[in-house]
Amino acid sequence: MTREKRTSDADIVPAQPELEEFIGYNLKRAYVIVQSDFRRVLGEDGFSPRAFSALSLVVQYPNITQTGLAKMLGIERSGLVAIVDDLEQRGFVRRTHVPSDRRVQALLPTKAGAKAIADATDAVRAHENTLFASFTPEERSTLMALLLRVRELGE
Amino acid sequence: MTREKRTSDADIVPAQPELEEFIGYNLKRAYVIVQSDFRRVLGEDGFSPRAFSALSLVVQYPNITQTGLAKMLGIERSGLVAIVDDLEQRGFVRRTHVPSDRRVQALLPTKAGAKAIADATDAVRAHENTLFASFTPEERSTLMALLLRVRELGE
DNA sequence: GCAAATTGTTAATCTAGTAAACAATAATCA
DNA sequence: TGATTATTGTTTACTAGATTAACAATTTGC
Repeated sequence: MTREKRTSDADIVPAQPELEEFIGYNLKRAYVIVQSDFRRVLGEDGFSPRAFSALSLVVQYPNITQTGLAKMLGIERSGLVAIVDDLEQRGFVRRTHVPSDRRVQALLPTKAGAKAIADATDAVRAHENTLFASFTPEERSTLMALLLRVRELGE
Repeated sequence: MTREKRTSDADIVPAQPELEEFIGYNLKRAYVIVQSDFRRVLGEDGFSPRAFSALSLVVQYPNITQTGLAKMLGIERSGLVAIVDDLEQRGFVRRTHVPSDRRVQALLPTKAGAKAIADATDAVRAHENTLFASFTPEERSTLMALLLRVRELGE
């Protein structure tokens, strides 16, 4: 962050930049950067991060229920409805009734959905490889490991 | 994530859980956990993360302009107006005209604002110390350093 | 002095998410 | 069995956080 113009003599670098020392603040700023690059690369009627995550899990766990998917994504199941609606309208997933329990809607990827997520996954991998080009493999895996540790704090 | 009930035989652990391998996804999940703990601790008419960040910077950089603050926070200056409105209504900051440029509104913390952010900063520090109690000091500083590296990718 | 840029602001809009209620269905258990 | 309780997907209403485009007032750069 460069200092372009000093508006007054009170504009002085503080002894301890407290805000910058908080993990939460830096997590948010880091997340915004990665997410905006994701959108830039996948943008233009591509997948939003949450649609990508949802479809990815449906392909990985065919016949997952909406409640199960919501739990995996860490969101409310009411919030998942719109996501699945969108994926279904785009022909990427199908809601199917399961005979053993007529309440649930099991989710199945279509051929088109499997293809779309495979392509998008390649694109996301490329986006992360490019974005994190200045990171060594060790730095990346250290970051991943620490983020997983943070995620465990929420269980 | 425990597996409670298997709804069908197709519900099998996949060979490669692709979604989990993306930094962006794990960043987001980690951010949600830290942020929700922040709100839990600061909650009840306390500071939202963004109000906390804004006031913290106003105290650190008195006489900062709204445009300058928006840049530091990485948001649009139109979005900052509501944040500053709220802080001003709560008596934590004052907008002051600067004679040398009658367009700008320099921001100054009030006594109450300085006190409120000092108390809140203590609370946030306690929240992070408690939440990250299972992290060693080295792990915390490694995480911070890597998050700063990620932030640099956005410049 | 005039054109271009900057500042704070409003208004409209968007995304992502929550909470509460509901009907249909399933599970529990006396 | 039958009554109660719980679960599933869904709708509705709402909130937070953010963006873009426009605008008047003002300053800056020729």
